[in-house]
Amino acid sequence: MKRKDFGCGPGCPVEVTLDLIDGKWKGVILFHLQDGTCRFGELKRKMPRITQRMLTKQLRALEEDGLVIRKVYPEVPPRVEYTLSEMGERLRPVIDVLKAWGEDHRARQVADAA
Amino acid sequence: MKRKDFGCGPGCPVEVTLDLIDGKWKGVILFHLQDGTCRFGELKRKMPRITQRMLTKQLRALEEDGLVIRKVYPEVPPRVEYTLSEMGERLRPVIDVLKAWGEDHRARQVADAA
DNA sequence: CCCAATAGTATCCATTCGTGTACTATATCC
DNA sequence: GGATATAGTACACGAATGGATACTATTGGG
Repeated sequence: MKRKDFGCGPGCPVEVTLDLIDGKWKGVILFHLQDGTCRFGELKRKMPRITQRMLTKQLRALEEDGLVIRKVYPEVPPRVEYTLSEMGERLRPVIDVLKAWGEDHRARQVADAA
Repeated sequence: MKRKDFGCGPGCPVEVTLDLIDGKWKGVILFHLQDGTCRFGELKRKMPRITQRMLTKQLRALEEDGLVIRKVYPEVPPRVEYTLSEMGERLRPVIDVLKAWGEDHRARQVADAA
């Protein structure tokens, strides 16, 4: 929740949504959580290039914004699970269309380079 | 075009798309350009809270990324028009779903506050 | 002359973002 | 003891972002 006021003009809702999912790795994290609950280490393995630091940071931010639920089990070694909240679940069509567009875009770039 | 490499895992296309539209005001700008070609001043009036500086900056970035076409007319006073490129046009479903989600989200927040 | 219209540019600055590096805590096993 | 598993935290730093402020350039009108 970074950017505050847009004067709530007609395009405002676009930025409201972007404001929640904007941030490196957030989109990918949400994408992976769509497949179901994940533990920290699972997520990390799904995204080989992400640092522990960034994964923690973005997960906490997503939790803070209400998109993700973080469940801590009183276990050792630590066991923490991350799940899409109801609000996060409602982002499914958003993530899907972003993914589709990105794939299409990439395919076109490859075709243009040839 | 800020964030570079995601190792191109399965969620990568989501971030590719976000990378192009991320940035304060970009979403709103793209939304307004969906209605058709706009001049600088027109856009500025549609978004009362944006500074000239930010409008210029984001328009230039969108142009740089190929989402927007900037057409300069050899006139005085200056006349510059901004139009969605073909690539930008293909973002329509993305902007639409972001808007829909943001509106839904806002409505829920209002309901929750009551 | 000044003001208006248009679409900027130049410079600067505070804040945020993404990341690197090192360290933490617990229990268990060799 | 050291190593492993898990999921972090603490501190620091450079780059990027968003914005403020002032100025620019042209033509035309009062």
